[in-house]
Amino acid sequence: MSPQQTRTRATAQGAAVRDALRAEDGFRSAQSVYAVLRADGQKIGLSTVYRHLQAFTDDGVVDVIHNPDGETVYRFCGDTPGGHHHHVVCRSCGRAEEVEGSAVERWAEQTAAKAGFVDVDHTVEVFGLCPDCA
Amino acid sequence: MSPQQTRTRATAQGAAVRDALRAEDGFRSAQSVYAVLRADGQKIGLSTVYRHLQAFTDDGVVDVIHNPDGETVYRFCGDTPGGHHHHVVCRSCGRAEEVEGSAVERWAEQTAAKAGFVDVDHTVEVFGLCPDCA
DNA sequence: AACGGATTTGGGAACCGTTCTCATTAATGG
DNA sequence: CCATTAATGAGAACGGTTCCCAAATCCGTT
Repeated sequence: MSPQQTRTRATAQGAAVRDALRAEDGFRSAQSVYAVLRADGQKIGLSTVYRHLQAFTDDGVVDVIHNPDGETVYRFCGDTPGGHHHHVVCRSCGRAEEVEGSAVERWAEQTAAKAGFVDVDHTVEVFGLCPDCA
Repeated sequence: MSPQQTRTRATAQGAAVRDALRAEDGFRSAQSVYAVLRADGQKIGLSTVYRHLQAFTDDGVVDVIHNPDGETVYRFCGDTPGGHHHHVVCRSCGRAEEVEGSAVERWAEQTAAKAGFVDVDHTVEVFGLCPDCA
């Protein structure tokens, strides 16, 4: 199979974005990643952060979801490359844990098929308060 | 508990917004509702549309989701008041059908509990192409 | 019917996150 | 070391949503 090509080649900024995201175990907004990098003394532009975030998303290295407030948030998920999965996300600190969801996958498939829908995709995210934030 | 009170009293504009939404069987954006009303000759402001959409949402008469593009879209769901449910949404025309999801509810509950999360909420939406759009 | 207080309305400004533009800078390889 | 190409980042542009506030409307009371 033709491997999905990275849109940007490995650069210092790209690595910085990836590392910043990898350092967190939760979903972060682009702005927040940018803020962290700048606070860290890194020289990087907001556009670049968005660019790499997009590229990583295209590569499947980063997961994207929209939290209940509609914000776009990203998370490093390179550990389970390609593997489709879902999360339990803390709505307070953003921390997230991957969860197994094959049952949900099947349910989504069947449900959509029953309604006659094709080319199906789905969004399944569970939000709550993690033990620490509760 | 104190019942969630409607934020606005029944007004002509409120009714117009509700009717516009009820007339559609899919999720629509605030802007789109506004456009339809204006095209219909109605005198109404964008702010007012947003206001009523919010009020209806608070009252549970309208469902809100963020589609994969991050847009906020609303749907009239007064038919199943209070009843928590999910949808199969056409990503092309916005048409949506309610689906039964008690299995998913249980899965979400259990999954969150297993991770030690509390005050759990979840997002489950299935997107695809409806028979007509396929 | 007329008045007065409270509520709703809506136009426009403000806001915020994201995307776009493009001149500058850095990397590549010949 | 030069030339070509890709990446960068500052700021402008954009689109959706919220905020602000003066004008309009509604409602209970005389």
